[in-house]
Amino acid sequence: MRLVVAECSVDYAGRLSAHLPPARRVLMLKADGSVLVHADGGSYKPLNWMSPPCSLTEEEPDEDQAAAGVRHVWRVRHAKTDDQLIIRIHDLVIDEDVELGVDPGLVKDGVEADLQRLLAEQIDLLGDGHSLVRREHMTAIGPVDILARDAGGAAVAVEIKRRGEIDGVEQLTRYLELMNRDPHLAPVSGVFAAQEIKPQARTLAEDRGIRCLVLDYDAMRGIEGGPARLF
Amino acid sequence: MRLVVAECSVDYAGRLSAHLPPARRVLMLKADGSVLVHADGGSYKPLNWMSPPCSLTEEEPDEDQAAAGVRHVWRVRHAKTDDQLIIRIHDLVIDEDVELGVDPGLVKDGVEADLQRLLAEQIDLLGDGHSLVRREHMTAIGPVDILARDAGGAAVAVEIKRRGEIDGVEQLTRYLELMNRDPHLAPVSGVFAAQEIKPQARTLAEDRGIRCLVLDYDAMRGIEGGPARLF
DNA sequence: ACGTGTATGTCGAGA
DNA sequence: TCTCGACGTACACGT
Repeated sequence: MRLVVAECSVDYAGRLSAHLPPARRVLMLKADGSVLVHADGGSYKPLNWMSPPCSLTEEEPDEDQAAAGVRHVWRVRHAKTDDQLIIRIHDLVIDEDVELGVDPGLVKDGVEADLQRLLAEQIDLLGDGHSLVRREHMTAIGPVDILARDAGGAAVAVEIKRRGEIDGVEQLTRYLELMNRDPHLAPVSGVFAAQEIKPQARTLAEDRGIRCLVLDYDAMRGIEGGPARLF
Repeated sequence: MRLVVAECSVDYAGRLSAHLPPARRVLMLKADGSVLVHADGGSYKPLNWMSPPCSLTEEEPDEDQAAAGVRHVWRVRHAKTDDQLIIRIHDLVIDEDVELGVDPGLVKDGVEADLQRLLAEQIDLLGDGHSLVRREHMTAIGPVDILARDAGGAAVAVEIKRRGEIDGVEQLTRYLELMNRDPHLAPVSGVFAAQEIKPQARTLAEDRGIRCLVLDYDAMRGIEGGPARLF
């Protein structure tokens, strides 16, 4: 990786056009050709960037640019989409090459898959007498997270999200419409389960007769007796 | 900003838990306290990070850590959510402080707002004899991008996207359902307008009687006589 | 390669 | 402050 601090201006042309006026910024040029332009604020998103696959070429500044103090022009071209990033360097403050090697990568825990597994194991959170039919029940338009039966034996389709928003309700609605056309399954009721359910999503769900269920991940995990937190 | 290259391991605990095994990585410590951990690949997203507002504190490594070669322990705490990032430094390769100043910021052009403005100005792209009623027509569940009337005076609701996907069709469908219940407006027909419409979205839209309209941004802009591209 | 669903999404606008 | 929708979303996964 090449780490650069420079006075520079940047132009992007691709799905939109964007321009950065001259200022001092940090440039990261990664081994795969990708480039990140960072300022001293914002969060992890760069001000501007080019994602791989792409390639960087150095050009000579033309007369106008040279007169305006441009020392180097870097053109980064996306290999497939023709998106371009042009970086005009006025002043190089730091320019370091660093050898990083291949990263062993991130290990994650605690996403939707866990919620689904835990709810399948603790299926009575849906209500007394519920039983699991299966996880990832396939339908023509995709898999329903959990298919269960209630105490009376009626089918229950469960859509699980970490955060329940309006999209998830739409998704579950499509599944329910389809499943209710299947005489072997109908009538199918819906449960929208999430760690947190946004008011608009709850309103829409309940308006459509879909039950909302807020999941307490820590409690579900505690019951299961999972590994302790790292710190 | 502080730019660091270091052998380090990283742990995150917050909405999920995540761990990075020891390796050489680039750390960006921004002025607002936020931290980014980058490897030499991936795209602009860091392997791990903490977004502002947050604060960094340095701790002494305990005996076990010191024995394992840990020289420094940095703890980054989110001010509101208690998310934590712990960085254990085994080896500092580069450690530079850089003064960047406030960035003048990004200037954008060519997003959905432009499409909406241009279509409102060139409303006959919807068909001969169409007239604009208003942009951002409010309904109970949100604003419709454009409300127009066709040659016969019937209401037309337009949803505009840069890229037309299934979500946009669902959104327009909700608006149409609602608006068609209003006797002052009904019958309202729908137009789904985008620079590019995905086949599945087109199929769903047409199945629901919604017309699809592909917008040529460059042509619309050309007619308007906007500024030339930067390069 | 394309479509779908998730994300520690991030970011900006509006209430 | 919170909520919602857009994003150059990116990313993993299944077909």
